Amino acid sequence: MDEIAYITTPLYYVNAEPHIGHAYTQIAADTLARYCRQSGKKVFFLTGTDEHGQKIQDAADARGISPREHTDEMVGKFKDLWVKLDISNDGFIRTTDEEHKETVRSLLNKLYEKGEIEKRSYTGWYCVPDERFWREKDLEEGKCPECGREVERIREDNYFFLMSAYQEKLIEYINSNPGYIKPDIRRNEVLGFLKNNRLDDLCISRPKSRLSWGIPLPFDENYVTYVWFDALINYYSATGYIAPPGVNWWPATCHLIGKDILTTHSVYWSTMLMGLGLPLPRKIFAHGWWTITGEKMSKSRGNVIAPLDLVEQWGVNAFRYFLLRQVSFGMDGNFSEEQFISRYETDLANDLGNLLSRVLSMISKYSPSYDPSRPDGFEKLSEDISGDLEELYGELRFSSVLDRIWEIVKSANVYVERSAPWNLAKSDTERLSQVLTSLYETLGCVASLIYPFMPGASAEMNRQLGIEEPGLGIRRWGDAGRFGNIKKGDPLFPKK
RNA sequence: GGCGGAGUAGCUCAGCCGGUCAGAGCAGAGGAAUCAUAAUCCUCGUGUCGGGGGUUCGAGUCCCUCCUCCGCUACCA
Repeated sequence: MDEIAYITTPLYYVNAEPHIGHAYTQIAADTLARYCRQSGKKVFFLTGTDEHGQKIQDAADARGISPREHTDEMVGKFKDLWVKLDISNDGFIRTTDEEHKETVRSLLNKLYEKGEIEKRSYTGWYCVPDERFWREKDLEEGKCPECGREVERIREDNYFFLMSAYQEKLIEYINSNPGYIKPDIRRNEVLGFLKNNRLDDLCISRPKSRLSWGIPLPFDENYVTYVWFDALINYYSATGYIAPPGVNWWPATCHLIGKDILTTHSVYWSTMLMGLGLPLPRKIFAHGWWTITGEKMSKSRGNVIAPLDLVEQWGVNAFRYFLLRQVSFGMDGNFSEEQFISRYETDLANDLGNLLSRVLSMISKYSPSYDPSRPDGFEKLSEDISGDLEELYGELRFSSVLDRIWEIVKSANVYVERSAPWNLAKSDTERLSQVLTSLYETLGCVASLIYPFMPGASAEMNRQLGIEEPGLGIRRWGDAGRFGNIKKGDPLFPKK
């Protein structure tokens, strides 16, 4: 087991409001980070914002404010949302950070000096009003596909990262590291792409005259870096000034990304690191997208899910639970209110919430003794899964983890029926104590098991169980329990 | 076009290297219990595991082919 875990999310581009896709990546990364902390690793969990580029400059211009003012405002929105989603990131990087910019410039210099970057002239179809190049095949009847106006054939000098040189090396790397790109379907996509196409060199600059909102190239101040180059480097630069010192955080343990930016990470970023002579991250995991009631989420359809609406209605715990339980992580998922409600009522309110409620109520009603000295064999259920969890979390199989946890919850409900404490209360107080202690201990354990997914619900369970110092780790039988502190509260997941 | 996925009970889906794999949850029907958020527990599925062919003692599970749906095909965050 690695002693450290460096987990990243993509840097979100701050030209639009955060939506469910952003929230999804965050929650998955957060759950992984919390589990890693729980299992005793040193964790650095990083997220942040990508703030350079044409669209930001345009957005700021349109509002008549500076890019900096614009991004400051947007960054606030993202940070607020992360707080509301219980995201426990250890750092927040902005590509406009001075330290980041310095790292980018120094790495660019290094590549330039190594001969990995070359100036070339690029000829292409340029749409003057939109200020951007189009590829020949993207043109629609010879005109700009975005605005339909005439494009011009113009020549522009730019700097290129000589990515093509790494094609074979990258194929070989991916082949010999089966865990590098996950899930396998994404790995296949990348390999298929690399094997069937010739990798080109990567244009990494824009003339300042055309785009000023960027990091100037250290070897040619007339240019700024093109966004991806700048943004990707965040993963590395953060280890130098945001991460806790005294630990070698690079290479990252896991880059969590959406499938839309798979190529950028698996091809551009990997080859950039090869060019720099830096180790590649251990894993790049690309998750799927959410559709809404079967349709792709889009503004024009008016079906964009605003995370905060759901959080306000159902609570952040249920929201986090649903996203990670509903689909196997990596695949696309469908979001429908019906399914959300079904998960909420069945899994959360009926199975888990009611279990807590009935057990605490029986303990206060029947006044058994707390007696962990005679486990009922039931404790094994919770102990047996810890090995599985390590493996399942390692593969980011969040829904399977929850399945395993709910096996315990469900069997606890069965155990209640089988042992019928309401009868034992009249006939066999020793057995009653044994049964209710088992259930109590199981709940304590479940509280710790759900912590990575639902930190708030976990804390509330512990509060009601009267476990005052639950500790970070996964709870063991008889760790800190006793009935005296129990404070039965409102339903954990109230039905609506 | 090329490459790669998916097609399993009404719904959502698990099924790794071929032999209790024909499953789970939800929905539906009946019953038990009463501690609990009318929450729980038990019982009930005649599904050609998309069609066809093949390999094998034996195939959702491997090979071929066909049908349907989907993804990727970069240098636009």
